[in-house]
Parts: sequence; structure tokens; C-alpha cells
Amino acid sequence: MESKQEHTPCPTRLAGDRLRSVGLRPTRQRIALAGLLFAKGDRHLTAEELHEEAVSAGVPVSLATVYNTLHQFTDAGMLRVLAVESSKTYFDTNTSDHQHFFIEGDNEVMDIPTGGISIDGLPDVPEGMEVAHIDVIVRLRRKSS
Amino acid sequence: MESKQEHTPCPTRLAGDRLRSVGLRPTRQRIALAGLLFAKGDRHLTAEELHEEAVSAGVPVSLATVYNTLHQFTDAGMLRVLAVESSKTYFDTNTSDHQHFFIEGDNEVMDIPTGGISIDGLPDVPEGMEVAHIDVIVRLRRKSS
DNA sequence: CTGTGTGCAAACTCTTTGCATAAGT
DNA sequence: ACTTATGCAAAGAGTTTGCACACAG
Repeated sequence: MESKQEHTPCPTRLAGDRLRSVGLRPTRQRIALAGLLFAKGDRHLTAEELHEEAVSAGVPVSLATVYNTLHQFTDAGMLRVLAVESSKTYFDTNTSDHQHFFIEGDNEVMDIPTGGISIDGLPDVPEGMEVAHIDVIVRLRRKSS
Repeated sequence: MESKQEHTPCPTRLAGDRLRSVGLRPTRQRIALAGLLFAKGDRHLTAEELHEEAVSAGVPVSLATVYNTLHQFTDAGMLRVLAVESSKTYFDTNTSDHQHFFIEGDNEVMDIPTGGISIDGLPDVPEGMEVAHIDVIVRLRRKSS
């Protein structure tokens, strides 16, 4: 309506605006990584995985930049860090309150369908402390049967 | 000195029997580490912390052996691994079903008083999978007031 | 004695950092 | 132009491993 550019559903521009709105310069790499991260629904991945994805997608970005970018996105509230197993950091594109399945062996993280779990009887929190977040991880293993 | 060794409630012997019963040779180091781990109630510590404790207690043990021993104890079911934050592995001397507080900033883990939390409405578990364990971590932060 | 455990140092994985170059506004 | 981001390689933390020596049974 205001300009002819609205006809183009350009994802790059959308990502750019989103980045700008959190104070990050929309560089090629950040736009590309944001595209990979937020295009296809909720995802859980490591820096290494995202890096590989970017390279396969023809976006030559360094692993260091992927790490930097993931942390910048996390600080901007676009991502959440997941502690499922020591020694690997998973980033979750869903920052809302939800829980996870973790498939042991496959090292795969899945969202638990919303409203799945409710937590009751939270005990007294120590003086001067408040709850920042409650992480629930349901660890699954393949049935031995 | 005396020959009446039965009168001595020797912790070394107790630890030795416990180790033997899980198929581990009761060596000096394993006995000492087991002593430190299980003497004073439930604990949550890293390999580094236990190593330092051992050295301070006059038990010269190498960090590598502490790691090995912690994993042997874990395999034997005497310990449980805790995934609270990436990049550090916490070992929990309480292997029963319970949940944890994690104090952000202090990096301290505390047990949540038993019966504190109940989890309802566990959703459908994917086909062929079963629940190995449910981890609940209540992350606390200092109140900003 | 015989085999297992230990210590050391080196290797390894994941992650962060310093600095010169490249890109954004 | 001026500033900020990127890439590379090197450093850093935490953890594992290989091998010679030491200890438990």
C-alpha cells in the first residue's frame, strides 16, 4: 500500500528488520543464520550443526562466527540455551515455556507438546531467590523389549 | 598395636566392601574418594572439586584417576550424572529420584526437598521409547528487588 | 607373581578470543 | 569514512587416553 516493495515477500528483509529491532546489524551471515534457524519451525541444534548446515547451504561462515551469532541471538532473546548433556550446548529457537524429550543415544532433542506437563508443589525457594526458569527434560531410551 | 580389629568401626573396610560388591578393587584412591563422596550426605560436585578436596585431605590422587573413578562409580550405580550446564559435569551422590535447584551465578546445585515437585500429564512417549529418567532443574537467581 | 589401577602428559572436543581484513550504514 | 562484524588460527577449559610403573590379591 505505501510502496511497491510489499509485493516481494523477501525473507532477507524480514530477517533484517528483526535483527535491527534487537540492535544487531543485519549482515550477510546473521541474516543467513537467522534464516536457517527460524524458517522451519522450532529447532534444537548445536553450533557445529548450524555451521554445517550453513556451509551446505552455500553460506560460507566460520564456526567462530556461528558461535558468536548464536550467543548474540541468545542475548537478544531470540534463542534459549538448553542444558541436556554436558559438553554440548544446544540452542532452542523456541523461547517460550516448554519442556523437552531427549533421546539418549541419538542425542536428539524434541519439544514436548504444549500443555503436556504440569508441575505441582514447587517447594520453598531459598530466601532472596526467585525462580528464573524450570527445565524439565524427559530422557527417553529405546525400549529394550 | 592391638589385634582386636573388630572393635574398630573402620570406614575403610566398609568402603572396601562396598567397592568389592560392585566389582571394583578397593584401592587406596577409590577408598579415599568414596570416603569423601559418601561420608557427608548428598553431594553434587565436579571432578575438579573432588580432586581438590582429595589433595587437600592429603590423598594425592591424579585428576585423571578422579575422572576414571567417578565414571566407574557411575557405571556401578553409586553416582548419577547431572546436566545442569554445558561444559561441566556434576556428579550426584544421591541416585534416587529427586530434583534440583541450580543457583545461577554461584553454580551451586542443591537437592529439592523430597516430595517437593510432582509432575502430571506426561504426554505420549514416541513409539518404541520408554522414559529413562525425568530431570527437573529449577534455576534460581538472586532477587533483584 | 599376575593382572588391574594409577599417574603423567599428550591428545581431543567444544568453545572463546585477538587481531587483521571485510562489510555495513 | 567510520564503525562493527568476520575469519582465521591460536588459546583455553574440561575431559579422555596410552603407556610405563605400582599396587592388590
